[in-house]
Amino acid sequence: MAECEHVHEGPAGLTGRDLNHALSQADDRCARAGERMTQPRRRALALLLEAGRPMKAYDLIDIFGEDGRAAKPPTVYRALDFLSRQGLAHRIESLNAYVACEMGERRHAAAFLICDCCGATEEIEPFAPERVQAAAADAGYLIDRVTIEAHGRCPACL
Amino acid sequence: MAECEHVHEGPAGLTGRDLNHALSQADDRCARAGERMTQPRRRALALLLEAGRPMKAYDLIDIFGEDGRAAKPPTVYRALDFLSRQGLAHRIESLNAYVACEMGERRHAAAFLICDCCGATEEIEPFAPERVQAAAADAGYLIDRVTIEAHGRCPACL
DNA sequence: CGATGCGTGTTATAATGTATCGTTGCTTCT
DNA sequence: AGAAGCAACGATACATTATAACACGCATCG
Ligand SMILES: [Zn+2]
Ligand SMILES: [Zn+2]
Ligand SMILES: [Zn+2]
Ligand SMILES: [Zn+2]
Repeated sequence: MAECEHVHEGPAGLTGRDLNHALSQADDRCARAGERMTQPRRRALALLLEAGRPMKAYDLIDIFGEDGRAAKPPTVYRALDFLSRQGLAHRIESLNAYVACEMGERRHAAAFLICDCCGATEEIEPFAPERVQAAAADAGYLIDRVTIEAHGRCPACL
Repeated sequence: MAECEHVHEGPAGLTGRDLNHALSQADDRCARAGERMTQPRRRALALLLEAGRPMKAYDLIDIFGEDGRAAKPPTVYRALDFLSRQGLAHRIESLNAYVACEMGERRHAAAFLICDCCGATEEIEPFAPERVQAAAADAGYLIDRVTIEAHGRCPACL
């Protein structure tokens, strides 16, 4: 997002039927987990799914209202925290951004490939989780959450 | 740093002779790299080495002046950026904090074990770098920087 | 000597994230 | 139905984290 000025139209996010389907699945998943998919939570997830790429909290805040009005920060931060807890979205620490989970069912650890040129990201399976545990065990640590974020260039940015 | 309220005296950082030695090594390393170890850069590194644990930028800002006066934010952020570029310190994204590099010579990729109870961190060798490259290659990405931060409990915090 | 590059100091401001409090709307119990 | 308990919400204010912009000093190089 800094170095080259290629502009690639990203793969874009979900729209129409696909979007509604994904939201319905999220509804189901919350219901099964005994959690409440409220209006602001659903709206935040919809925005992330539509975007199809990492979004900053304040980008969401600016476009949150269906009527074009901005939301108050706590509204969006609370929704994003909820979505992260449920595994419906992930926070990308190195970008201060959030992205809808692309890996379907179940809460899970995630890892990301991130293009520093165009901002595209790809969620991948965390590699070598057993090696993490081994390294932690060597040092006597008990690990419950691992952040893995690999920065570079996507295929389109060479 | 949130859940349990144990207070463990951390392993603490460097002092006296050890501190001066580490700073001299950093001086040498910059000289060899053709970079300038200026006063604010050296001061920032000294504070990180003394602390021996991750420090927030504004914690450094508050104690930056030898005379007890605070520094201006850009002074410290620039110094931290420099130290990160040289591999003399690392930024920990999930904490918004910085820590002196514990792995001696050469710029290198890093990984961290982080105790969410007491704030202790341990720099470890990044695990499975070949698997990162493989995963990236599968997706067509070319990676140049990987963030790995494992959160949990240190031995002292159970 | 300019001219260029790099680092600094300073001011101001931008971007990101939380604390708190009163209200609302369920669910559960009586 | 009514009351109590709880989770989420909306709003205000505030805290924390980070950068932009510009003037200056001081080296290096033609
Ligand atoms: Zn996911
Ligand atoms: Zn790209
Ligand atoms: Zn290191
Ligand atoms: Zn600990």
